[in-house]
Formats: sequence, C-alpha cells, structure tokens
Amino acid sequence: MARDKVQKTAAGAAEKPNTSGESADGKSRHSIGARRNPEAEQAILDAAEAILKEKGPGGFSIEAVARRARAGKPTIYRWWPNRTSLLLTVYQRQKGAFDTFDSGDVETDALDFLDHLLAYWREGAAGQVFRSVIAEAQSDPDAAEVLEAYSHERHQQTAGIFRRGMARGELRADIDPVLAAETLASFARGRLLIGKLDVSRTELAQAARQIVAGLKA
Amino acid sequence: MARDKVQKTAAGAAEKPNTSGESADGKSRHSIGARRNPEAEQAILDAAEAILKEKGPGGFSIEAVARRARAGKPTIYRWWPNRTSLLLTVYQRQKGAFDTFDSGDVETDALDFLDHLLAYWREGAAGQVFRSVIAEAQSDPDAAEVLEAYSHERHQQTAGIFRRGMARGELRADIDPVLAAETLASFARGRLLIGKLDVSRTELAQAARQIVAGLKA
DNA sequence: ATATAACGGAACGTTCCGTTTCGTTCAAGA
DNA sequence: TCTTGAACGAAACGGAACGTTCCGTTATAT
Repeated sequence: MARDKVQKTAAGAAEKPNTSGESADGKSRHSIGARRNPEAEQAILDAAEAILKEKGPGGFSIEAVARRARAGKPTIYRWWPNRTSLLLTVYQRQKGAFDTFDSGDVETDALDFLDHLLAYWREGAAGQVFRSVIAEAQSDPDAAEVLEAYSHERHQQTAGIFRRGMARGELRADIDPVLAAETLASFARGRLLIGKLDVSRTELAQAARQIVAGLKA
Repeated sequence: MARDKVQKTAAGAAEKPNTSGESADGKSRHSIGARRNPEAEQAILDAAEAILKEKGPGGFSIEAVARRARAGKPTIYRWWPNRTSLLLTVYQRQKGAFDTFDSGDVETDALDFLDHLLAYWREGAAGQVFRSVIAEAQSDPDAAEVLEAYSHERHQQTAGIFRRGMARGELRADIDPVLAAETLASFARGRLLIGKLDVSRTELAQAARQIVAGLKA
C-alpha cells in the first residue's frame, strides 16, 4: 500500500525529448491560470477529430486523444464526463451548416441534396465522425438519444424541399414531406454505412428520380 | 520473466460453487475426446446470442460469452479467430429465411416486406444482432466486407418484387429494381438504427405507397 | 496401451478507463 | 503586494477487460 512519493523534481525536465512524434511542436502547454485554457480544448478536439478520421471509432480512446493532444487525461475528464460526450462534441463541431436546396424543381433539389451530402461525407472527417456516432448509438443510450434528435431535426429541414414542391403544386397534397425526406436521407446513410460513397452522378440521378416520381401531382 | 508454475492440483476443484449465477445447470462440460464438443459450440452460440439481445454490442465480449456459456476462452478462440467472427456467426445463424413476397401487386409486396422486416427485427435477437453487425462494420474491415456482401445479396433478392412488377407491366421499364429495393431496405434500416421499429401500419403503408408510386407505368 | 485432441481453469502481459497526487503557472481578490 | 485558487501536464494508481498461453483432465481413435 506504500505509495511511491518519489516525485522527479520536474524542474529540470522541461526538455523531455518528444518520443511520441505525433505532435508538431515539442512544446508543452501549461496552465494559464484559474481558467480554462482554450488551446488545450482546441488541441483535444483537433486530436480527437484527426484520430476519428484516421483510425475510425475503434482507435478513438481517451488515452489516444490525450497522447496526441499532448494533454493530460485529467484535463479531458475535467471537461468531458466520458468518451461518448467527447465524441459527440466532435460531431457537433463537424456537422457544417447545410444549404437549403431550392431550385424550383423537386427532383433537382433531391439530387442536389444527395450529391452534396455524399460529397460532404466523402471529404474530411465528417463522414467518419457520423459513422462513429451511429455506431456508438447502437450501444450507448446517450448517443442514441442525440442521434435520434438530430435525425428528426435534419429530416424536418430536408422536408422543406418537398413542402415547397407541394406549395408550388408540383407534388400531390396527400404526401408526407418528412417521410419523403427520411427516405432520401436513409438512402444516403445506407451508402455511408456500407462504405459506398462513390456513387456516379447518373446513378444518383436515377435514385432521386425514382424516389421523387411517386410524389408528383 | 519467471513464469508461475504453481498449478493448483485441480483434482479436488471439481465442485467449485457456481458464483456467476448466469447458467442454469451447475454442471461443467468436459472434453468428449479428440473431437469437437457440439454442446460447447451450442452453449457458446446461445450465450453469445443472449448477450447480444440483452446487452447489445457493448456487452458482447469474449470474456462475457465464455462466462455465460461456462466455457473456457481458449475453447472459443479454438473455433473463432476473433470477436468479429463469432459475432458474424451468430448473425448468420439468426437471419432466418425470408419469404419472397408475390401478391401480384407491387405496393402490397413492398408493404409486406417492410412490415415483416420490422417485425422480424422487433422480436427476438435478430434486430439487435443486425445492429451490432452494422456497428461493428464501421470499424472492422472484415465485418464491413461481410455486411456489404450480405446487403448486395439481400437487395438482389428483394428486387424480385420490382422485377415481377416490371414483367407484369405494372411498373415502368426504365427503372432500376435493385435501386428500388435498396431504397426500401434503407428506409427500414434507418428505423432500426435509430431505434424506431414501432411504426404504425398506416405510416408504413404511406411509406410503401410513396416509394412505389413513382415506379408505376 | 498409447497418441491425439478438445475441454475448462488459471494466469499471463497489455490496453484502456477513470481517479488521484504532484509541481507549475497564472488571474483574481484581499 | 501577497495570498488564494483553479487549470494545466506528467505520472502513477487500481480495476476491468482484453487476447493469449500453459496446464491437467477427459475421452475417442488407433
């Protein structure tokens, strides 16, 4: 039970060689006083995002994030209660604002929606992060709740494409615009989860046409 | 490096009290000679399936399966190279044969497909197992490959609904039946992954109608 | 009788989690 | 000015679960 109190005086240890080789600058962050250090937060989020992009959800551990960010694990636990909440923070930070598509033609809007969404997932870490959240939501109730809320909100927004079509008289009045939006988004998500994001424009156009055609007046 | 060779003679340890309390019978399986023991395999698969159903993919570890099955971990590793392959075995074992829907009306078939699929996922462990496989596929390349192959095969089968409709002249000739099947299945999978399997028959009918309507001649 | 192989038990070393302790660095308040 | 207090990184902790390996036991097959 005897704890080891030998604390390496640490004064002379300022120039520890950077053995991990994952961070660019060899400098070590310090406290900036009795307040949160934005640099630390930034470094942690950057590291988390990079790890998610490179290793996927499997390699995403607090340990790994702390190593890469050159941060102490306590610093992470001070601001995020657990792994999932850190994951969700990265996710919130990643998901960019989405345009509302309004070309005046529903089928064009649907195609643009699919095209932009797949492209958005293809480039950068966004796709990988979203995959991670979905995977996490299959076992973690917190992530599941966030995913459901987000999906609901997104489908409502996407439904605007069809609501506008209905208002124009282009679509039938007895359709459910949210259901149509969900159909469209589910198709895209299916491709994301199966790793087939490279869809030709023509195939995407065919998908959009088939999904939209049944809604027309 | 000195390995600990103290092997507790183990002869008198035949009646170890059952502390885990997860298995019904307190008896311990033994080798049945120089061949595989079907009871062990069965117990392992049963335990794996039960854990998946109850705890989800998060609680699914070799350790937990071995405990519940009253099997040694080496026994599991003897027959399955890793966690994922055991997961996939359970998955293959779970997925029952699916009917081919052929009522003579595409919209009815599509509705039946959705209805049966969601019901199938709702009851039993099948839904949870499939969720697990999808989640696993987001980080494990082996699982990803299996998932993609399975999806492709299933969509081909489901496409039969639309191919028959085209043959009957009920659907247009320029549609892609596999794409339509994927749209249908993706909708269902979306609901599975988001935990909203309880869909009313009327909402399901609306979804089937909207998806199918655009394909009609 | 002997060889072979599957079985469960037990322990290995490793990784990660979440926590605690320690010395340092500042900002805010007395 | 000086003290207090909070956030920082580093290091180590106990605990859990991992995959792996050795072991003695069991029973079939030769």
